[in-house]
Amino acid sequence: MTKLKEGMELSILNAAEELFTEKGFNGVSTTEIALKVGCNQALIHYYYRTKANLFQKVFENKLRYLMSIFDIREDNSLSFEDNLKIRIESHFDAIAKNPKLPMFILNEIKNNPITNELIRQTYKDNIPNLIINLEKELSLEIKAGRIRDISAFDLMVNITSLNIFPFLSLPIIEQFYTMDEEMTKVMFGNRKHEIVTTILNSIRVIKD
Amino acid sequence: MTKLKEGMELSILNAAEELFTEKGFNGVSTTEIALKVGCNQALIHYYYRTKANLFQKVFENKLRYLMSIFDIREDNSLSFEDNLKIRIESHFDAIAKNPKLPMFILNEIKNNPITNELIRQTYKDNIPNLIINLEKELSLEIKAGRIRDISAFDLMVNITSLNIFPFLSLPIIEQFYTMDEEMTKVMFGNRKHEIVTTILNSIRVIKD
DNA sequence: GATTTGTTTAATAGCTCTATTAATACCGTG
DNA sequence: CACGGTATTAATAGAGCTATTAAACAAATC
Repeated sequence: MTKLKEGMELSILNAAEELFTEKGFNGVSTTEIALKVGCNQALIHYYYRTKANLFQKVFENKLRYLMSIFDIREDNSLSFEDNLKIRIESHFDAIAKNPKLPMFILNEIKNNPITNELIRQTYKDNIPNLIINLEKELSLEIKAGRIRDISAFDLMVNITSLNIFPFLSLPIIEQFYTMDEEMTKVMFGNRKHEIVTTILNSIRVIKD
Repeated sequence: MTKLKEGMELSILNAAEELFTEKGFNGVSTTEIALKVGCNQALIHYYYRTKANLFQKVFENKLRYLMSIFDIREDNSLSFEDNLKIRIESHFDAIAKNPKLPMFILNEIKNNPITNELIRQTYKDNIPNLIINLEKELSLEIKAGRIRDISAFDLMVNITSLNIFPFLSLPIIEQFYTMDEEMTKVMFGNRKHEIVTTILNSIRVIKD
């Protein structure tokens, strides 16, 4: 498991990233990280001084990645619906590729409110802008009678809820439905499509 | 903070419940529990022998409560839609009353897979029955052309996702949207209604 | 009131964890 | 090769945690 001498600092960061995202800050000891890297425990401190310091570096990386997920450029040649579909799907794909990420972030925010400042800085402008833009698009569509009245906030919360929560609750879902891993895959194979259908349907104009 | 002598055992359980749900198993020490109760640390062990033992009692209680949330009797005089609406709303209310519960359960399941057996036992029949019943109702509605084709699994996942995830992500939402507590309340005031609309709309028959 | 039983406390053993320090191994350069 | 800096290790201090034990205290019983 030992890496090139050159890469020791990075090896430690990578091992820490894997372990921290899996078990959280309190669930991992510097000894465990050292064991995974295949080096002496003191070396962790040599490169990163404190465990908290190392953790923060990992957390920042994850947070940056999380932000990049929302960063999707718009295709003006497409309809609002088609654009929305693309956004939902790429968000879903990004989460599916990192299923442990949401739990990690939510957890550490809860346990360590100090990270809040970090979040505020990382997301400073991007998310508000995203919301403002979505709000504009929505109001156009609503005025044109193409979708029902809904706020950008609610739509965003709906999408992120549907995309993320199933991954968070996977362990409990498997127990509820007494599914094995194979069955889970089959069930989940259809989720992305189902979510798109649900969202697009849910914003249709209601005709009684 | 000291309770009646009689109630010491229960006082410990209550304090433990509060602390464990807040910070998880690893985040709480027996010393901290004792401090909250206002008793000696050894007393925790006198009544519950081990920390893990005490935790398990707390976890079982929470799990039982969580199960009871899904346990809603059907009103046969109402339409499928109206029944569904009631089920969504009462599920939402139950979560809203215990906003920290979902995080606690998901977390401890992840950290401590031993709890899986406990879950399987607690949910043994209830959830599968619930799913089977829902499946039956759905297929009737679908055949009658009153709703679009959707599986009980997907519908359940949609509802739980929309109801639970916003509470999980509250801390991060507040950062994203730079909201204060007051604003959060306003935003959330409408959520329950929005979720019902979203779900009922999402299962409508699609007419192109 | 002495004795027994149950409750609570103080003290501490034993463990694990973080962080530091001093010593050692490694490697390039003069 | 010798020197000097960098990387790595072994050893350990110091703190916190769980669990145990023995002693102190309270209450009930005879």
